[in-house]
Amino acid sequence: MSTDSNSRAADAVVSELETQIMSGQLQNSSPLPAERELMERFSASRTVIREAISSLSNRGLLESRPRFRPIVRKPDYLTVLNAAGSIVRHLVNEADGVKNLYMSRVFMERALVRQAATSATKADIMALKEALQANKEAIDNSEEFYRTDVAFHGVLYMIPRNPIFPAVHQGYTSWLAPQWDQMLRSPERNLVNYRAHKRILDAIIDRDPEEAEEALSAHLRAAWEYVRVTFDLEADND
Amino acid sequence: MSTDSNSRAADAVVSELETQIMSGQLQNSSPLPAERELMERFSASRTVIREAISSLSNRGLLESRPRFRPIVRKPDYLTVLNAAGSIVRHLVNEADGVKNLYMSRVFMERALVRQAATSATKADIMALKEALQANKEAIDNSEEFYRTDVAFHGVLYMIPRNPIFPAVHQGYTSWLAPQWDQMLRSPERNLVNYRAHKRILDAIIDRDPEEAEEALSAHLRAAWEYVRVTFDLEADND
DNA sequence: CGCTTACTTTGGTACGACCAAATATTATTT
DNA sequence: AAATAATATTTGGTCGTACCAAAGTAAGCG
Repeated sequence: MSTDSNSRAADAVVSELETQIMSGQLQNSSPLPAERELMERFSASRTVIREAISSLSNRGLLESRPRFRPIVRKPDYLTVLNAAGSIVRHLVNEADGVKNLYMSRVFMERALVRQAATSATKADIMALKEALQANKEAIDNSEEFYRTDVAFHGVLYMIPRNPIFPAVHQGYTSWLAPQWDQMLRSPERNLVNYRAHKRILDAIIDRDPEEAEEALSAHLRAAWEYVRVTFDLEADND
Repeated sequence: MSTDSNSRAADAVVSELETQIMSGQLQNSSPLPAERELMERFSASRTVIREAISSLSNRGLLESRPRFRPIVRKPDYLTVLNAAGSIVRHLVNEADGVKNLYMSRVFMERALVRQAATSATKADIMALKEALQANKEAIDNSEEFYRTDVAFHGVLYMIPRNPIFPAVHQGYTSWLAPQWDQMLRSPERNLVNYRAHKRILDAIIDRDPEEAEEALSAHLRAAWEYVRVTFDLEADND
């Protein structure tokens, strides 16, 4: 590879591999060719190849465990959120980090339930009902309740049928999980949350956006209050 | 650095540097120490140091131009979106990529104007008025109009006072820019858009969320129709 | 004091070597 | 013949050295 002053040799390799991954020429889930072979193919030194691999890996186009062949990963919206995750995890530890993230989630979900109330299909509502039912049945099992709780909210993100949304949900879930995990859980809490979910669903079924938004709002606000107390944060004045 | 089977030596360097950046020990905007010095400090080979730098750079904690010392960048929400950008740019080129991204923006902004209508402060409304005014004055200058257009929408993202939102706006702007740039612009179009903006602001001033959302919705839907025709996409059936 | 010039530092790339873990191959056992 | 163990080979991770060209710095000059 030539020494081109203001670009690295690795860049060329990166963009070539990038293209091949996106075009499917390098099949998703299949291992990348050996470094020493890529050397020949690109007539570049191992240094350069390895740098390229590192770059692709950091951006989520390759999934590499030490000592294993990197696996080709054709990126989707989840990959994006994933790549962002490493930084977000830092940011939530900064002042107001959790709060900002959580409040953006509230904002998002308020819009989601409103949307659901006006345009959920029968199938959507069925999915919500099922999620709620599973939620109900897990009231005595906090571990399981958490899962079904997440799943219930997850259905809301699926209603607009935009693949970006479920990815965002996944983002919220994994980024806020560290906080959530430290929260004490109990069947009593679960019951409260279940009822909140039910109220939301009822409003959606009634095609009442205002009530749905209010229900969601109250639900998440209460949950936040819970977080706030647990972590002894200053009161929020929004 | 020891050879630890299932972790790379670079990882240790990365997380150490990461900590130092987040803690401010490595000052933001200042250059990273020379690679050869880091070698000593971490008693690692240059290979490892460079790999660490590459990793941090890819994730936005360092900003490195070839042949220059990497600059320390304490990440913020913009950094996150930026890191995600490289992948998003690929995704928008996939089937429905632009549409999904754009529709999520519409969704977002519908919620934003609604929020604005119910809780914008006097200062917020003032800011919107100023943005609208600038918008108006730029009707004959498509270049400038575009800027003020973005700025007007940008004010909406600032109203919730959550630093995540402006970052998202920045994301939408830069990711959708490639499409936007190819759009033909004209004073006539600009006038239409200005009026749409005015209608939105009026609704916000009137504290009418429904009307605000509808106005925004109509505005962006019309813009989408414009994009659709330009790029000859199939009609959307949402 | 500003500007050109020579010197030093530093990032980018290439090679070659070695290790240990992963993988493929062959031999051995049941 | 299938399962298993021993062996050979490949491959990723790390190190060290070397060289170049551009960036940064100091010296010298007008």
